[in-house]
Amino acid sequence: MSDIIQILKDRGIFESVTSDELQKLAQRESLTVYAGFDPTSESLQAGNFVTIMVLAHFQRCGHRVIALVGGATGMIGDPSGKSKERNLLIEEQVMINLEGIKENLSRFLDFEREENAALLMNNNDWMKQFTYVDFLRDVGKYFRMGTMLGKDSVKSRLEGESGMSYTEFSYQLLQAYDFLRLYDEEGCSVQFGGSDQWGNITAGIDLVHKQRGKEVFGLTFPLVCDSSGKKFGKSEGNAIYLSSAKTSYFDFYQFFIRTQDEDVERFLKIFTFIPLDEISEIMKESEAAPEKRIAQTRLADEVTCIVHGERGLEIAQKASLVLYGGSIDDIDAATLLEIFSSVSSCDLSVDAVKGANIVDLVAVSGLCKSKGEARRLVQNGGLYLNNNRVTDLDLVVKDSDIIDGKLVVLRSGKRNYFLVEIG
RNA sequence: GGUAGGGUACCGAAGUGGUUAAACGGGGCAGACUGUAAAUCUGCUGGCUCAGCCUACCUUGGUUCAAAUCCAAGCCCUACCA
Repeated sequence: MSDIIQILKDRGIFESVTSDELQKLAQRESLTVYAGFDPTSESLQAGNFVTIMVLAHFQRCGHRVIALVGGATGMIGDPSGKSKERNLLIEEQVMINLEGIKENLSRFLDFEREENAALLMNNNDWMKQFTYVDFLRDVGKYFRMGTMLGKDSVKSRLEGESGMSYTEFSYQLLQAYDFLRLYDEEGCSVQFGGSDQWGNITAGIDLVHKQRGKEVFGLTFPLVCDSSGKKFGKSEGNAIYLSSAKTSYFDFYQFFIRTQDEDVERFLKIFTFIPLDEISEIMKESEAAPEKRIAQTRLADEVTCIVHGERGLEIAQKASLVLYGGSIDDIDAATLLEIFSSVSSCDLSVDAVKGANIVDLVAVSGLCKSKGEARRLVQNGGLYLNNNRVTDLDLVVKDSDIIDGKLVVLRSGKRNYFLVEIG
């Protein structure tokens, strides 16, 4: 079998293992491995990307992978890497989120195949059966206070301002129990996650060892940051989601297009399956003419295609062309609607648009929160009506500004488009 | 339960009776530059019927011509001690 650990190392998605034995073992036999996802939203985010890719690599190497959705733990909130207590999720929402997450994962993992099909599980299925007393007796008993308090995730929070609730403190027990459960039921012997998961993973390993006397393994990968040190997966403060309902094809594609030079090689290795020698060729070509951003384009193409398919990619590319090409004067409403299909928009009546003051329209449409904000935007020269800069606060929307009687394209700044549909 | 320190705009944080819509920093939004980069520079950052008005400094009352600032009660947070 291919050396999965070596692959991960070569691609820069390896940080540490609990035992070097794992590398040899993984070449000898097919293992069952798992990683957890928080069902905080109905769609996974770019921040989950690395975990997904590692799962996919494992499956491609012939291992059996389990994606564990934290239906129960998500209701508690993992304190790792967080400075503040998290909001709790309600069960119904978790169930809805679960469906979306499976859809996302199916782009990367094969849940159908005969051999080593991927599995999606929800830890709430076993957690909900526990009574508090049972849990304390069967699981809590095996945990030592010293160890628990020593975990980074706990220590840093106790030292910080906000403290930590008992609920969050208990989180590591729940995750540890997941591992034990998957070990018992599925023969799962490897758990991996981001480096901030180290404490939770080792807690599980300890629990399996204490209760079953068997050695299981943990593996972590580095948390991916961009070159400015920010956590990967946010664009202007908004998370990039994998589902097109939450992040449009265009925005998704653009997120990768805007990757910085220093990051792009690393990202190609982490977020695509392109062979390493091909990546170095791409990089050579790209560095010869950085302004063409060949590597960025390839990255965006690959990732968008995996997540959204050929069609999604095509729409994103088409939109990019139009939006960065310039004028939209010659394009009819139907084409525009397709290109902007996922840009935020609003529906207004003809009367509300025709003859309306531009400032009022911008505020009513929702592009700006208030008229004051709209006014400021115009004063700063940042508002565009059908791609023409608006300079006059008293500008009135004319009949001719409405494309095919159906559409007005507003834009704030360079790339922030907003559609007013007339209905 | 005891003691101490707090709650100010998106966040952090000044301000402790009077031009205070509230210094400063961060963030955010725009503009210039540019490779849809980074850095830098500039403007804006409560609402409105916008040279004016309205609503605001945890809540509720009170003192005062005047309160984010003083008083009282309440709610919440943090730390230390029990």
